[in-house]
Amino acid sequence: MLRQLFDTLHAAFGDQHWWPADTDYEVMVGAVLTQNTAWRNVERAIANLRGAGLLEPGAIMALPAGQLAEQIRPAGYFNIKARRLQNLTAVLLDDGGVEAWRRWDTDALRRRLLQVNGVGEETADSILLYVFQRPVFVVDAYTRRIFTRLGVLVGDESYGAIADHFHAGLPRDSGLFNEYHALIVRLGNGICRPRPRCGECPLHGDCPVGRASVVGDFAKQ
DNA sequence: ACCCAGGGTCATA
DNA sequence: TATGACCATGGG
Repeated sequence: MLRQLFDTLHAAFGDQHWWPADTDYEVMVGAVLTQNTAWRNVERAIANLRGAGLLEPGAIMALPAGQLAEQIRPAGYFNIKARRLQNLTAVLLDDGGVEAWRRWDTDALRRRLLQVNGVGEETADSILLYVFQRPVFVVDAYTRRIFTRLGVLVGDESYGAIADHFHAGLPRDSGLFNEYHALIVRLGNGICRPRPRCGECPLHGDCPVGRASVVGDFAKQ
């Protein structure tokens, strides 16, 4: 089932080439900025940072939080996210940078990331998968919503329970997890609203379209 | 004028 | 442990 949906999505949408960023540090910055935020707005914030020469750890730490907040304003929650970026970057530099983290084992690094105020499970796992190529499945709101509407999940499972479901049902392959999460986001970006209006969403539980074909039908469009 | 977005923290019970 | 409030911009 999990593999079959992946194959359908991949055949329809192709490689997503995630994470969309030029450097490892830019992935981390994007992972924080995209928290509950449309990627379009994150792109603007990152463009500001790039223009100001702020896409590297030292520069982020050297800037007062208030000025950093102004640069990332388009991404929303800018005061909180400015602090979160500095919290994460401070720990990164304290541990010796990306190349030092690359040598950490996955569980230790995950715990370390979760110690950072502003880094929760999804943000930590996004960094583990897309910076360090660790085989952890990233669970986001789309994942929960789509698989609940497909009848695979009930909807109230914990983050870890959902992640474990994917870990158990798929080969533990970081390349597969990378592509799968990207495809889920691609699918979710199209259709899967929290409160779809009747008939609007092919994955909605009340949709007259049969469940077995909904994903395939949608993926063809 | 709503609803929504690639979450997370904190106060409260 | 489990809810709810809060954070905030920009597009549909």
